[in-house]
Amino acid sequence: MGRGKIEIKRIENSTNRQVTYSKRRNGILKKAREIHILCGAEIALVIFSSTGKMSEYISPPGPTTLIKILDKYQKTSGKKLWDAKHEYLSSELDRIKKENDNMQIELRHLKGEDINSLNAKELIPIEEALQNGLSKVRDKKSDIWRMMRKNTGLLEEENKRLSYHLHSLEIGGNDREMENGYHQKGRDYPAQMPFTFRVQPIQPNLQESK
Amino acid sequence: MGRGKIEIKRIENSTNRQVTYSKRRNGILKKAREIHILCGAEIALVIFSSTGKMSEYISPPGPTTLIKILDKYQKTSGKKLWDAKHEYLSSELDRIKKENDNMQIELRHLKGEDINSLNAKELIPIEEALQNGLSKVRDKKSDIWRMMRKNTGLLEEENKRLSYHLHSLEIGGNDREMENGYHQKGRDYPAQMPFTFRVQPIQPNLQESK
DNA sequence: AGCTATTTATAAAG
DNA sequence: TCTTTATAAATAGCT
Repeated sequence: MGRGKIEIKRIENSTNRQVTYSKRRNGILKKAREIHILCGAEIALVIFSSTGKMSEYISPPGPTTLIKILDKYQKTSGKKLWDAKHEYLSSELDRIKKENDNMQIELRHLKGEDINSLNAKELIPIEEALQNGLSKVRDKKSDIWRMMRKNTGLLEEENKRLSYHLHSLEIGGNDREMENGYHQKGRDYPAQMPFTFRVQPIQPNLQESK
Repeated sequence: MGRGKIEIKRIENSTNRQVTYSKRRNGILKKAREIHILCGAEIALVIFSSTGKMSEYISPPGPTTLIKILDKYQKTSGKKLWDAKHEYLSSELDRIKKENDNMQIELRHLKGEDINSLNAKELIPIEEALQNGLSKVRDKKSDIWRMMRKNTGLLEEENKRLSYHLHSLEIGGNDREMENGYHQKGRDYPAQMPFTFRVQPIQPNLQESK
């Protein structure tokens, strides 16, 4: 593609070689850009001229693209580029990714997704797990309700006692005692303790019930 | 350079894109080889098609060329490849671990484990998910059963039809048929048909039959 | 995968 | 190096 056809062999004339290098380098970079855009290919291209000048084209754009491409290169070609430390990290990454995938699948299955490819035998443990999970969650929920009801009951009882006590104070109380507040003649109910000291039964986290 | 001019933008037709990729990849690899030979350039070119297939051109030939080129790349560009690689891996590892943990928790919850720390409000979506998953799995199971029953039915019908047919052959049969080997005097069972001819109604998608 | 009409790339020259 | 231009190469659209 030029005024004359050329043989593909080293260009001996150095000036000529330089010129050709420059033109062809531009050509290749352009082609690289085009194949990336046209076909969505990932591409890493690094060229050094014989004088040591570097050119590069790496796509898709991004600071880690070259690394990703080299990673894939390694996996695909089986050639090692990085040292042992990095190998450890990448094997760890692979392992965890696999674990991740498995969990993803299990999770989907439990949610009833992607189950068309499963046969009856495979569905059974899933159904059992769901059944089991459901009953546990429901048990827990009813525990919580039971506890709440219990709490409500205690509070109501408490309220009743308090108002009874208040009522009796109103009837037979005197000023001094009211000022001191804590100890009185007459009948003594546990309810006469200030509220703060008496009540703990509300479970903030509802952690237990049995 | 083709029957028509094309705009440099993603080729939407996937077949077309593949074809173009293949042609242009060859073009680029050729150009890479040529610039290396003509101008003595060092070149590292790695391409992945959008389908993940790798092609490479690395020159000068040698097992360590790519590494040397990448070393030079680091020096020339000032971009740290090895360290960056390390950082990239670590952050990736962290990210995936986190994802892993979240899935782990979700899975446990669905299985009714570690639910003591949850309150009623948090239990509701879990119960719903379980309920939902369970009904999907059960639907699928009953689909399978329905299909299996249908199959069984078809097979039985088929058997009946075949034995009826065989029976009528027996009554009006002649020796030529006997010589062929499939039919004998005496009682004739459907099972005497070659297996291949008797059974087809099995659904290929139905992976198993229990 | 091959076949061509065209578009592109580029060798040589200025 | 940049531009020009004649020609070689690459390749888009078909089959």
